[in-house]
Amino acid sequence: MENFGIVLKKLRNAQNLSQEGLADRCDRHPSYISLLERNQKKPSLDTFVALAYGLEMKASEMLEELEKHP
Amino acid sequence: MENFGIVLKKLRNAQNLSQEGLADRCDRHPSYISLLERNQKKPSLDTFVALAYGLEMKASEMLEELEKHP
DNA sequence: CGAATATTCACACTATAGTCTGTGGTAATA
DNA sequence: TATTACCACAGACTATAGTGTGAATATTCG
Repeated sequence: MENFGIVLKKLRNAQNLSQEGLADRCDRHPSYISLLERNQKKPSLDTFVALAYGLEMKASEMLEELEKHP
Repeated sequence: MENFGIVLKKLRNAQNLSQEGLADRCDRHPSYISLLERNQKKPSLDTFVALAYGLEMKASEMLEELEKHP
C-alpha cells in the first residue's frame, strides 16, 4: 500500500473536498491528512475505515481501489 | 470494527491454522495475533493487509467480511 | 496585483501498535 | 506420568500512529 497517499488525495479531490473538510468528516486532524497524502504516515484500520466513510464510500470499495493502484 | 478479533479467529480456524502459523505467514509475533483475536489491539492497515494475505484472501474481501459482521 | 484559502512542514507531544520473553493452563496423545 | 501443541496473559520495551500549534509556502480568484 505504498501509493495510499496518492489514492487518498485523488479520491478527496474527486469530491472537491479540502484536507480540512475531510479531516472534519472523519474526525482526524487536518495536518494528519496532509501527512497521510504525502505517505509520511500510514493509517490504522480504524482510521482507514473513517476516511472511507468521510469520502462516502465503503471501506472495502476504497480498499479495492488501492488494490488496483499497485 | 469491534468484532475484528472474532472474525479473524473464525477465518483462521476455517483454515485449520494455529496462531503461530498465521503469525509466521504474515510476519507478525504470535502473541500479537492472540491480542488481536481478543480485541486487545487493533491492527494497522498494513497489518490488516498482511493478515488477509496470510489467510489467502484479498484484503478487500476480508474487509467485506468485517462489514457483514457488525 | 492582493487577499483569502489550501497545503506543507517542523516541532514536541501522547496514545497505541507491535515485539519479545516468560509463565501457566488445558486438552490430546503416548 | 509426561510430552506436545495450542493459547491466555502479564510486563517491559520500541516503533509509529495521531494530536496540536504556528509559521512558511503554494494556489486560487476577485
